[in-house]
Amino acid sequence: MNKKQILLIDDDHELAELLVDYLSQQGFIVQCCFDGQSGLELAYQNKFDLILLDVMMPKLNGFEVLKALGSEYKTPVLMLTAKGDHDDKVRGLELGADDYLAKPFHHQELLARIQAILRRINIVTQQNQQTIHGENSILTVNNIELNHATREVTCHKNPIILTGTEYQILAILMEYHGQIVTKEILSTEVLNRKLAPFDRSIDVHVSNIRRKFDPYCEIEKIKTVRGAGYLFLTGESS
Amino acid sequence: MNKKQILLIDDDHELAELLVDYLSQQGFIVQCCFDGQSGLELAYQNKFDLILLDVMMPKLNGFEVLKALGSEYKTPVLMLTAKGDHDDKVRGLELGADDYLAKPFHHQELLARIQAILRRINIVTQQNQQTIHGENSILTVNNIELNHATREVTCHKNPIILTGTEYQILAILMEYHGQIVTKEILSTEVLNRKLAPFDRSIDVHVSNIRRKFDPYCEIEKIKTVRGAGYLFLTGESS
DNA sequence: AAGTGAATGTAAAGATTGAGTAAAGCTTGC
DNA sequence: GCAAGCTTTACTCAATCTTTACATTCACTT
Repeated sequence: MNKKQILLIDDDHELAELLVDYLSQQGFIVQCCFDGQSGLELAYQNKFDLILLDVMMPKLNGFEVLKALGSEYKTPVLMLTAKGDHDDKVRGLELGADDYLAKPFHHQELLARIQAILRRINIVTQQNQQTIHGENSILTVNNIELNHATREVTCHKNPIILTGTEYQILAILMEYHGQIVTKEILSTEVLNRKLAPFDRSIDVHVSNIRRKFDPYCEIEKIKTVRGAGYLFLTGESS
Repeated sequence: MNKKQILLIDDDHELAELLVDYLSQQGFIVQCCFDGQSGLELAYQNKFDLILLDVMMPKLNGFEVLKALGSEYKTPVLMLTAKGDHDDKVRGLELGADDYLAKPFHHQELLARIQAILRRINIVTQQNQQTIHGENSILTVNNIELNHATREVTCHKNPIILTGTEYQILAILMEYHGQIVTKEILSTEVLNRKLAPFDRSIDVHVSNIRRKFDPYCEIEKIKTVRGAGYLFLTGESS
């Protein structure tokens, strides 16, 4: 899978630099600009997968950018703002933002939100494709094959028996192969609860998945990214 | 394909207006009303393909509307709510809602959910039409033969006597052979009601079907996929 | 290098849940 | 009323999920 491209629009040069570093390191391609006017121009290029948009900016502020992009604009937008103002949040969402994060935020939180949005969008487009192309129930990545219709799993053609939870976790990791998926997302999506401080369930499930695959593959398919989450390897020499 | 009709029940006029605009633009016919009482009346007209139902409302709130519609009511319902309350979600789903979305939500997300629900029911109804209008009234999968014209069933040529409900369940499983069929679908299609939390009818029917086939086949034809549903095996060496 | 603390791996115990099924209860058509 | 069939109840068991406990690894610090 290709790297996702992010457009960062924020007049705070210092923060921007930090974010570019961090997100690049997390596998994104980041382009940034420092005011709404040029942000808008870049946004119209339609080449980004996600836009991080600061509210307080010279020339055009974040809301104005959002409004200018209009409701037809497809690329998801995550608003950043200095205030934790609830009204601002509602206003942003009504104008078509996909999520909202108040400064100062933790970079992991940002990462989680970005992934949540990309994930959501992915689902939407997949659904559309499914609608158009009919049944597309088989997902294959790196010699592992999932059949959603039967919930069967094979590794190098060998059948593997997974539990429901294991299957769901693997499915998400494979859907986002090449991207880090946080435990928060796995917990919310699969276990239907927020990740609590000492909740080790996800770790245990991942451990069990790995053990079941172990006899059939030489190299690990699921990589741990300490402090960030898990990552299903694409299998190509990156 | 005809435009789908959506009934929106929400007392927030501003939001309602936005949604009507957006959904109309997306090709739906949207009718809206602003309280539970009138919503209920409109819902009884049975002309809608989907109902969007707000929880917090004057006169009758969303839960009360759901309860009033009852588990026999067929039109799918998507609940909207101000709170992201998990308990609310569970409660709504238990009362027969088909999905749940917390405000504020992004319009794309709403669209995705709506399409997901419509697609789900579409698959089912298409399948039924096949059953009814299908040219060849004999369906054979994995040595089990159904004759839709006479409703006779044989297993390895041995006649089996099934009740009406058993026959319908088996017919659906066989039509979908090689695919998991959820209990929700079986319940809606065969028993004409939404699956309630402790409803074991489907399980019992499946158990009875299996018992009747048991003397005539070595291996199970109907596989249980825990937490997901039942699966009629194709019979080929997978 | 060695030490430290936090994050992760994982076996095993404990708790929970889903499903199978016998049997009782209920409905419906005759 | 009765028989056939559907639903509910109740109990069981096994699958599976969570928690616990300890081992290990990793990123830093000293």
